[in-house]
Amino acid sequence: MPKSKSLPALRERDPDARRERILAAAGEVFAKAGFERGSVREISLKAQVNVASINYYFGSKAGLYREVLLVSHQLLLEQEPPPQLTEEPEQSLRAWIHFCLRFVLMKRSAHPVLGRLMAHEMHHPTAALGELVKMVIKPNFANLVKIVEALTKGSLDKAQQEMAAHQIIAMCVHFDHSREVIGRLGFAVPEAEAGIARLANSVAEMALRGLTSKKPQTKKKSLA
Amino acid sequence: MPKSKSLPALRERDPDARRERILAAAGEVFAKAGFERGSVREISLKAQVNVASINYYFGSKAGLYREVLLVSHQLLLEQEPPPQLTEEPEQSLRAWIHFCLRFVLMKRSAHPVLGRLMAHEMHHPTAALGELVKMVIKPNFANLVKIVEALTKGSLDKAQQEMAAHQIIAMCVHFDHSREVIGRLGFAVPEAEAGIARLANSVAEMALRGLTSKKPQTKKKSLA
DNA sequence: AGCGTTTATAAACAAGCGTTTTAAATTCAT
DNA sequence: ATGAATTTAAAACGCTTGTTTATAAACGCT
Repeated sequence: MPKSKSLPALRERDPDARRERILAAAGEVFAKAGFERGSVREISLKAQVNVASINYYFGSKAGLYREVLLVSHQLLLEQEPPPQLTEEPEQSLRAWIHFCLRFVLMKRSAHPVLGRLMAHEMHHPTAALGELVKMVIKPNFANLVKIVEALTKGSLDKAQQEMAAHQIIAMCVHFDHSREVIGRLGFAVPEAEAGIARLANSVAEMALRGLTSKKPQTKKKSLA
Repeated sequence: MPKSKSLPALRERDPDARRERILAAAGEVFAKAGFERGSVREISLKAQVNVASINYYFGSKAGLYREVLLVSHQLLLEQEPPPQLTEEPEQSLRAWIHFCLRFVLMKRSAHPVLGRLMAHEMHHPTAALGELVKMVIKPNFANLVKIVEALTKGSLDKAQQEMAAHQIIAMCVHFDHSREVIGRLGFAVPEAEAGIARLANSVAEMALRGLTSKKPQTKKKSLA
């Protein structure tokens, strides 16, 4: 299928460019509002494209969403490979937390809103969640669990390690998920490198101390 | 305004009962779907009431939502007063975390779904968020900060204390907010007392160690 | 040129939403 | 009992949603 980009048609009629425009616009809209709240009409308006084009190119709104969600994650994970467990578990954990916070908080130039896509998906799952979990979430979670395992070898069993991993993830995603409330409580959620690094440091401190310091004492809990 | 409950009308016509039925149904629907996604028609169906009754009694969908959100929180906070800082800061923190997790996770008989209401409000704020923050969130956050302050006096400044408080809240609300994904990663989010207490213990352990153990060393971070 | 396919658009469709209207019941006060 | 006020209910309104249909324009090809 030969392209005729060389001679510019009077009326714009480059399918690839239109497809890209739709994807970009959908990325913004879905990131802002999630799948259900994001409307195809707003997307078509932003992409300067007729509404019907969306169904023409992507079959349905759900098809477009799936494409946006998955390819954008693939792209980012290729550009910024997630940190693995190295010989220095402490540094690995710091790197993992920093990576996660960057992923979730940072306003990227390439894809300014990727974290929000996943946030919506986590809070309001769609049919695409399964693929996202398998492709992105599960592997990264497994990496984190390996790091935690290396840091707590012996002192925590598998279930406790996973629970701790969830707690660490909690401290990362919370600042995105509850951004509005956190802001109203007087805390400015960082969006740039410096602030994110500072937050990552604080989270890593708590995680490292919480994981590695000796168990204070296994005293009986006195329920109030 | 005299009530005529003594003689039961052939057709049910007790305004108070209807109002209560609407409130209960709205609680379920809004907790499940949030404000926007919850429809007045579903509520009217569940309450066995005409759609117009909702506007008759509450003015609008937003008015009904505000009523549901605020009075249900008031009721719960009267029944279960939130923990304050006592002479034993460690126990106070444990109690606070346990309270927060119960609030967020537990399926109550009185109001089975209260935590979900706030979760939706945090993730997708409505006009009622302001009141909720002022009434419920801000005071409880202030309590937590006081506890953290007592535990870290001297070693952390005010801003660091607040950041730590947010991290502790994160570990509590995450298990509700990201319930679906956490489930798919193989972790069963507890809904009953025993499991919640166990989770609260784990969170408290990490928080306490993270807050109170000495700073390991303020080494320069080596960014990957 | 002309034919067939691909692509683009406008318009219509069916369904759902919150709300309002209209009108019929029921209750209350006189 | 009769008239006014309150409460219920059905229907319609106006709007937005995702999708489909019908039509027209632009292209590749012979």
